[in-house]
Amino acid sequence: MKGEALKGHLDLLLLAVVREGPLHGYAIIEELRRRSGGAFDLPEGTIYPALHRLERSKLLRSRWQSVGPRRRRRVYRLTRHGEAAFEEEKDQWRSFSGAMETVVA
Amino acid sequence: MKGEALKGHLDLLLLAVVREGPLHGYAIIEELRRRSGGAFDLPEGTIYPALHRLERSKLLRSRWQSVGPRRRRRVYRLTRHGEAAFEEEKDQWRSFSGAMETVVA
DNA sequence: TCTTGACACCTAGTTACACAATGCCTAGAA
DNA sequence: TTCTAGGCATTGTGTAACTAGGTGTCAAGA
Repeated sequence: MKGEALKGHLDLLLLAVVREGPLHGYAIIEELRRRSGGAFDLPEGTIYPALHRLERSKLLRSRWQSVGPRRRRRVYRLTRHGEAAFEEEKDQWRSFSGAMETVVA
Repeated sequence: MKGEALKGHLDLLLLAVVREGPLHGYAIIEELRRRSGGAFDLPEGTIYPALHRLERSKLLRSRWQSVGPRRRRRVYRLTRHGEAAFEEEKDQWRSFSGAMETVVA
């Protein structure tokens, strides 16, 4: 998958995945890879800042979950805002990709 | 249309439009607006640098055309390289948008 | 005549953002 | 013990679209 293709669409992907149920960062990466059939194989350096950004803008909420005695992970879930944003971004994606198709076709 | 949505896909749009026949910058903007039903209404500051970039990388070629006594426009046409790049970028777009759909759906 | 708006091109600076590189720590397997 | 994978994080960088200007031609109308 080419580098910059994602730009501006990563948030939608993250919202889509987290929407199915609370997940931590690492699991989000795996789920994204799985669901896309390997097309989206994103490095942590892409995911974590994006998750922080989404949390800052209240579309995601996180809490620490401990796993084992000392280990923690940050589990993200969608907020109500996030749910709405997902729907909206999905619509925007659809109209964008529709427009792309009419031009490219 | 949201800001960063285009990122990484502008080249494909430009190649697609110029491919139908030689066009100058201004006409490309109009054609893009027309073909997309208004969705892509791009400022000159986006188009011209992109055209220059595509010409530098040999996907487009340009020549000056005079229109009227003093007026000039730069007319772009696709090179063979550009034709190949178009096909390739189109494939990449299709697989990208397919992957997006499977994740978002 | 003067202005307005369409036509036509150009560029410097800013910003957003994905990504590469790297590091730290834990836990279980070899 | 050492290695590997899991898990989280930060920093720096490059790309590229956009903002905000600028130059100039030309026709129509006030």
